[in-house]
Amino acid sequence: MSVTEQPEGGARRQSRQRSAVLTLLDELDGFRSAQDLHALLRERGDSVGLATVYRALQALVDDGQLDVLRSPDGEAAYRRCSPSHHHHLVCRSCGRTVEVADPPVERWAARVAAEHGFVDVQHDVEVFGTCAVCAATRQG
Amino acid sequence: MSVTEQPEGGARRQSRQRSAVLTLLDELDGFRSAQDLHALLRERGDSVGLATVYRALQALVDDGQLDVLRSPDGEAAYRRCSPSHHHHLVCRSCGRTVEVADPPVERWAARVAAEHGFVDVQHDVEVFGTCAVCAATRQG
DNA sequence: TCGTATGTGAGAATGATTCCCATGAGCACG
DNA sequence: CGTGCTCATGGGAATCATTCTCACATACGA
Repeated sequence: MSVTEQPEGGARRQSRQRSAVLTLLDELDGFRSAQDLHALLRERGDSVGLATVYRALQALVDDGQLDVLRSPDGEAAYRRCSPSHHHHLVCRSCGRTVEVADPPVERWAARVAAEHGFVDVQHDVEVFGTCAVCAATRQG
Repeated sequence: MSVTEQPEGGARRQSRQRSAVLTLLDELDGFRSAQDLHALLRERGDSVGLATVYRALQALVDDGQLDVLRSPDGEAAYRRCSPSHHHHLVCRSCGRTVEVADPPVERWAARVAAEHGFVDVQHDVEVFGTCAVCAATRQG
């Protein structure tokens, strides 16, 4: 269980590597694994160490600038996201993602939690599927 | 948890190890990692190989007899559960879990997926919070 | 410009999970 | 009740993502 701490006061120092990671994420669409991002950075010439990529990603997540998603096989995937609360619709074939927000789900989560006496509630909702494009491609 | 299909037809062979895993899970309450379960089996004398524990767990998950939950640090945790589709309300303090089922969420997931042209949809929903007992304790 | 705390990188370490493969044991059949 | 064909087992190696280590580089305030 992760208690989200906020080191705050953290005078986060700026660096070429860190902005490279953020820039790359700005240009990409779906969720990408740390390994993927590292490879992409290498390809484009922004050589960055793997450990640094992991560190940068964690820092960005702590700062609330990224969403993390754990794929069924346990790999973590990251994505630049809008700051408001939302969930994801992820294509399991091409990785394309759509942000979806829907008050009813929020209410549902709050309600079931309340019914069982739970407080200080958070929820994780991810919907996986095959997007129209991939479904069509696969057909033929 | 996620909605998965049940391949069925599986002429699953019965074995001491497999029933030991299932029996153990029947006696336990919360979610346990494969490593934990393996250690527990060793302690009680039901010696079972680690690889076998993993295989048994996967088989049981495929058969819909277990729920899998991935903790934030990537470790998978398993739990005996009712066979019908449902989600979990997990106490982030004591780990107590409550199974919750609610058709509206299922419909919501199906609807948003359909709206975006996604097919072959699954969803993961976990609600985390602090249960009444832990909340009361913490007050002190 | 300087000092120093912080970030970086390469590779080693960690830890969960899976693979390999020779051996063991269900189960259908006679 | 034996026989055989498979699938299951186990243990150790292999894999893979992630984290750690530590010497070195560098951002940034004074």
